[in-house]
Amino acid sequence: MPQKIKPTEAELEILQVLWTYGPSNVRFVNDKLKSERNVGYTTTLKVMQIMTEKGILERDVNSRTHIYKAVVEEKETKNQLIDKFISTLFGGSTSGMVLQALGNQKCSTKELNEIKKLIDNIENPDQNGTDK
Amino acid sequence: MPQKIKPTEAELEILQVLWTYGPSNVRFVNDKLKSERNVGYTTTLKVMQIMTEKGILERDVNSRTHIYKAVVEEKETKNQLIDKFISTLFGGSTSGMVLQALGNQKCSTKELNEIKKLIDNIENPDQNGTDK
DNA sequence: TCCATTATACGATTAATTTCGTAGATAAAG
DNA sequence: CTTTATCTACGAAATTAATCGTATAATGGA
Repeated sequence: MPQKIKPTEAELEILQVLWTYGPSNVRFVNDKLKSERNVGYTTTLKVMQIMTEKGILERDVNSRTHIYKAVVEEKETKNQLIDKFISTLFGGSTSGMVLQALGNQKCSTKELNEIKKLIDNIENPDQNGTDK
Repeated sequence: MPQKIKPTEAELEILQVLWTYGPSNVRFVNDKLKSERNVGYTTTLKVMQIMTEKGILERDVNSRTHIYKAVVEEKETKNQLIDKFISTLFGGSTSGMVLQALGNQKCSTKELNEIKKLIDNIENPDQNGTDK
């Protein structure tokens, strides 16, 4: 675990954009955010500047329009957030959380099968069930 | 969905205690919190008072020592928090989140089997594996 | 009864987050 | 060359969270 990451709500939104679309400038990120909710340009700018100070983002300053990219890894960050979520709400029991999430029934049969397949792979790692 | 609940960190900790042990006074809750981290009595009191104002808790004022209880349901609240979590971090894909959580492999075989069983029950609801 | 203990009430402080206005620099358009 | 648009920088207000000190009231022993 390189770092301990605790992005705020606004920061997470920005990370999502950068993870999805790759390195971007403020205008682009702000446009994406605005498709979800109303937020001013300088607001997004400010948050991204703060994230850069914190080391969550890096930016390329060579052109007038700075290009920002996420320093933190998507998968790792989400894992960290999941872990925290599970430990706060489910006493650290992953299965407890999964049971409750699935009990909410928003998964298609196809998704459920994916999950079952993954479980089988975890249980029999040797059986080269690496996909398919 | 009766309410839109968005407890803070501190509030969530208190809810956990009340969900686990039932209606309690401030002293009891504070003692439980203190087993996890350092927090002053009046801090806990204050938060619980605020939660009462917000309608998250109710209190019985008849005795000098007020008894607080959670108004919000544990299961419902956690479902709401999971939903938000999934929509924020996984674009609303429950299976996406579950796959990542399980990929983190902290589940015992027994837990994994529980999950599989649940999935089977969801897929074949008629086959009376259902009692809760 | 009187004192130590234990409650609640309430205000104030600190810190973090979110928000945006304004200024000044640079580029682009005409 | 102006004018207009678009950037970044900077500061500061508004909000929310979390923390705790102090005041005051009730309780229960010695």
